[in-house]
Amino acid sequence: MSKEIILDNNTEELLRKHRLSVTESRLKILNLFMDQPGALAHGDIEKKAGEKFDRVTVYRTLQTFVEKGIIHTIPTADNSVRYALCRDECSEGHHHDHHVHFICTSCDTTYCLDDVVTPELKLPKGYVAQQIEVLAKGICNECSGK
Amino acid sequence: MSKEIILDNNTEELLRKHRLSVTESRLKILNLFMDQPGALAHGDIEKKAGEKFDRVTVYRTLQTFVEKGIIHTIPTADNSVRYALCRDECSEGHHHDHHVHFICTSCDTTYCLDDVVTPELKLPKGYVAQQIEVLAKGICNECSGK
DNA sequence: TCTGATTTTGCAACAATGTTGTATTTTTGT
DNA sequence: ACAAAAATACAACATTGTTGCAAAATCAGA
Ligand SMILES: [Mn+2]
Ligand SMILES: [Mn+2]
Ligand SMILES: [Zn+2]
Ligand SMILES: [Zn+2]
Repeated sequence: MSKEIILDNNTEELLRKHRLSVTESRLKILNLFMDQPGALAHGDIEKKAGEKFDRVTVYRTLQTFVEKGIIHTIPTADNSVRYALCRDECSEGHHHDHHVHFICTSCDTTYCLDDVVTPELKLPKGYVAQQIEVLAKGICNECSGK
Repeated sequence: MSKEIILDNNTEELLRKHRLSVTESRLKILNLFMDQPGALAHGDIEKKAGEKFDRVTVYRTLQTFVEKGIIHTIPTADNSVRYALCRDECSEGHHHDHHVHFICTSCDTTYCLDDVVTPELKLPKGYVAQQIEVLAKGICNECSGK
């Protein structure tokens, strides 16, 4: 019980920090992200929280979190965006998630490899990169140990 | 007229090479890819060819082309898969498109930068990468010249 | 703590996107 | 030219995402 209160306090604090009103659905969805290491697809969230909340609320909550810099999107090859918590550097309208993402082909978990920075690229003449996304697919830490 | 026949022969040859029967829709869609440098989203193809063909046919044609190694998919941040022609190395079930993709934020064209190979990554202990996708966003060759 | 303004939610209706089964048409190899 | 095989169109459906608005919850100030 006390643990739950602490968790709620954490998420509540995070919401207030980003000047968002504290609501049940936001707390619930934010806790889903806190409670596990990987990323979540919209579908995952809808399954875990959607029984309690409307589908539209989930959409709007995720959209708000992205705009405020609380979570960021991870593009995947199968055309299903996944979401993961941002680190502290991100703020409203300014994301700074310059890290590599990893999708495990065995357990299907998506990881933010926060310590693996996106590499530099030598692009052809005339091309100027503003942002670079790197998505690695393979076997994750957990699965390779087995 | 003769030009059209030459184009058709090219695409026809490509289809036969991959042991696909030559049909009007496959020729048409393949020519769409041939006739322009960038990648195409499903929506683009449906607009350009869909007046003539059923939507389902477009889906199944693209799926077939991907399976046969004629085109490959490009994951994008906005959750809309784009497709582009593969180079010769790809074959049924085995894609070898180890190049960087570039999306222009100005003209929204998606390019395969065939000469920019995906960089190596130093991943944390336990993570083994099988495939790496790199997606760069910025200003393209055409747009930066203006 | 009460209250009015503001924000968020749930609902409904809708649009867009993708999937599946099947009869018909087209293509292919002989 | 023909029979077998493959592809297509159509319909029906499922999933996913969007929008407007009334009701409910939250917030800030008194
Ligand atoms: Mn991340
Ligand atoms: Mn490519
Ligand atoms: Zn794994
Ligand atoms: Zn451009």
